[in-house]
Amino acid sequence: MAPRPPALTRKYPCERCPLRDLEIFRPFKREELEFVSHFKTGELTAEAGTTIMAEGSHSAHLLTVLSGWGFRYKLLENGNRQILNVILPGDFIGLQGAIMDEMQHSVEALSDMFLCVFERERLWELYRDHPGLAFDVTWLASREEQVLDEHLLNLGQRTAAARTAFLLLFLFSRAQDRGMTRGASVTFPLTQQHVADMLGLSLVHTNRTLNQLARKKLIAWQDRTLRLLDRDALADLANWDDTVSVQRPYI
Amino acid sequence: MAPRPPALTRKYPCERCPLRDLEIFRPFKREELEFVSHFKTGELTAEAGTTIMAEGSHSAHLLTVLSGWGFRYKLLENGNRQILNVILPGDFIGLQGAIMDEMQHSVEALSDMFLCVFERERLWELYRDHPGLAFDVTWLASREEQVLDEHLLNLGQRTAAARTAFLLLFLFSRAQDRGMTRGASVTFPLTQQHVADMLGLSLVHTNRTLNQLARKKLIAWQDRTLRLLDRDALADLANWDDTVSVQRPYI
DNA sequence: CCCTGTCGTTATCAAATGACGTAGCCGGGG
DNA sequence: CCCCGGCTACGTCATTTGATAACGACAGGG
Repeated sequence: MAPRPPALTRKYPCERCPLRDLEIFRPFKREELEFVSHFKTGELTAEAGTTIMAEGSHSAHLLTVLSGWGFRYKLLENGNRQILNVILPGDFIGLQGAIMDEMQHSVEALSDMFLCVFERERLWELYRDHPGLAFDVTWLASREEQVLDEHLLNLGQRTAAARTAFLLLFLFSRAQDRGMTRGASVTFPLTQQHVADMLGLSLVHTNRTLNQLARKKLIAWQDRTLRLLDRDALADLANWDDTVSVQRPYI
Repeated sequence: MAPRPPALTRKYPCERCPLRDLEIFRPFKREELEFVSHFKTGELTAEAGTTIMAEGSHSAHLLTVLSGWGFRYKLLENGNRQILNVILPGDFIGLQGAIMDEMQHSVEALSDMFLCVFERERLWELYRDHPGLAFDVTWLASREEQVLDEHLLNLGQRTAAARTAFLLLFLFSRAQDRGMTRGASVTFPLTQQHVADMLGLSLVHTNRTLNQLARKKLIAWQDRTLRLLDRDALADLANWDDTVSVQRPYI
């Protein structure tokens, strides 16, 4: 399992970045596009299951996801794994490593992924010459912080069923923003173990809880496909605010 | 309970900022100091128990804590409260509100606090003219993200006792970095309810767990004073890395 | 084709945690 | 001075959640 297969291509010039077509992402100004285009050093393909970044490493790169699913996680000495967040197209990976020197979490691909590679060293140029983009980087960090706040609320204060409903709604909405859903369905590369590790529940209890949601006809999840059968009931169970997603930047 | 008492003074010029004397904070360059001095619009006193920022508000200010304890939290409809993090001197408050327009959490003072006030509008000038400071802001956001990651790991994967030990070590270390401890003791303004709301445990169970730690002579907590009697045993219980704290920026 | 590993599922039992009720201490305000 | 509210403490019982084991379906590799 090579951590970085030699699939460094240059298929997508930034001007034709596949993310640009999605409404959820804000468009670049011309000079920003020029800089980002120069900031980008290549592309990277990662197979499902690959470790993209490892906790403790000094990663030399910053990455933006162009397609595919991944997740950030931390391990405990006893082998317990906490999945911190799921990573989707438009997400920026490795900022912590670039700013604080050392990654404090690992990143793994859930599906095959296609990523954009930036040189960590050049981040400083970005701050110096493009305050608008620097602001965007901070926006992304701040947004991640907000999401983590919500997950902390979820783990700390909700029951297993509400927690699960919240997570599924959260992931579905994010996928929907990126045009990865079809109606109430989405191709869902997580296993029940991933959900368990994200919610701080045991695998068995996660299974019980998911079945409970399925029996109540709130969801259906088979063959890597998740369907939200009754989004209103789920939202109600999870105290979910179905606010419209605002446009977000990406690098 | 006035949310913002009219205690807007100007006692501490940035050149004599009380935080500057602490080793944990990195010193400013001269031109940075000049800008920050100009960026700062005043000072603010908040009594213990005061709400400093409210979820949903469009706060007009950014704050840096000069002294005192506070906490960030979110409420659920059923009244459950999740405390997201404790706020100590040097912490920067309101960045989310400044960048994303609306605060997604509230902030409350645990003890009397003394804060430095910045104009939200001027944040843009900071990004435009002082990339070094912009980088520092991102550093702070990134660090908060890292802390939230650790708390998520804590809530999701550790037992009540380990969770509690971890939290106490975390808070003690942060207080220690800021010179607020004396030996193994610290004046600790949280109640057991706060600890419970931070750990996602019931008050009763938090009490049980704390007593268990006290009976094992790992901690002593009376009269608003917390003492870590056996830091090694606590660290062991909590899988705590006692890494040396690195210097951090502040604004 | 079988072997093997992953994934989802279920049953049983044990342990962790929550809910509720109660009590004592203490400090502040009338 | 007393009352009251916040905080800590503790007992009992209910509920949630975890641990373990076992099984079937399925996919991939030899």
